[in-house]
Amino acid sequence: MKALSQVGKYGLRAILYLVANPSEGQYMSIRQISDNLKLSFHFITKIFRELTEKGILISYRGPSGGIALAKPADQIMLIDVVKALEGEDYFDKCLIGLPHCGIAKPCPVHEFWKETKIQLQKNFAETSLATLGEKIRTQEVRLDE
Amino acid sequence: MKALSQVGKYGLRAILYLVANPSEGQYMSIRQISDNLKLSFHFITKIFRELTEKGILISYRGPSGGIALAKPADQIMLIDVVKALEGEDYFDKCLIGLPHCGIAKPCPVHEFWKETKIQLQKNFAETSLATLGEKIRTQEVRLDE
DNA sequence: CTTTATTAAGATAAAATACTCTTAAATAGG
DNA sequence: CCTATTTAAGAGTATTTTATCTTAATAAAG
Repeated sequence: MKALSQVGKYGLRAILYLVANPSEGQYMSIRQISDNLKLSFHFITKIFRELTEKGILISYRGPSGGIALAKPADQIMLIDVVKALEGEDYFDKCLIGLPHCGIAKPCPVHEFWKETKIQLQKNFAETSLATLGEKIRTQEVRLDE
Repeated sequence: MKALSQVGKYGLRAILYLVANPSEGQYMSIRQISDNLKLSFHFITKIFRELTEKGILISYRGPSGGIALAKPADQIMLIDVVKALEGEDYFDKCLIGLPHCGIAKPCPVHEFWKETKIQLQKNFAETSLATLGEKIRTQEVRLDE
């Protein structure tokens, strides 16, 4: 089950690297992130540009420039990042692609899928980047390999 | 959240049309399915060929030929069809694409994703095509629009 | 003012996915 | 045997996604 595009996967990994390695009032360079995670610098740059446009990140050009979170990490929920990367309608899609699938005209797998989406959405909405950053820092979870 | 490719979406819809319109010992033509669901005949034909190779369907060429389920509908679980369409490793993927993500080296969203996958997998494993066909026939759920 | 480090922007290329078309093979029925 | 109907097979095309490359803009520091 592939629930995220490459943009979503790389974008999430990159932003999680950022929150896991906070640098007090400074910007982190995209090069550092892409090198450490072994992801394409240009691809990550493009993804971050979108996240900057959407107000998740702020960026600064020039020496010692880079990107940073637009808000404190405890005020950005995982769901905000996922929706910014994959689209605001991320949790609104019918599994088998029926455009009018919903309570009035449910598709044959509507209930299963709804249950699944609600569960994931809840988890994402309750989890902040700060929480995930802390988990990575304490090595409870990993971001490489 | 797009969990199925077009092949998966169309394939599922097509096979659900088949189980919802059973025709006692006869084959159903692919043309009837593609016309009714307004899907590409050639595309569905290709998808069905794969499902035939994988033992989900049987096919018969010539006049009054078509396709049929290889087993009674109550002996084919939704999960069998989904895995045939999307790959046997459908439920084994890390959300953010880390190749070694697992119990030993969990990624930051491993637990959420695992929970989500298990729930959907359970629902799919417990649901037979017969059950879904019956739901469609009684118009409890819909397959068009 | 010049150099260097950095992101922004967009063009381009490559790869994967989605879809279409053509021809072949099988089989029923006249 | 001939024709019509149907799936099989695979080539071909289109679209989308993924990734790369080039140039511009910004800003720090000497």
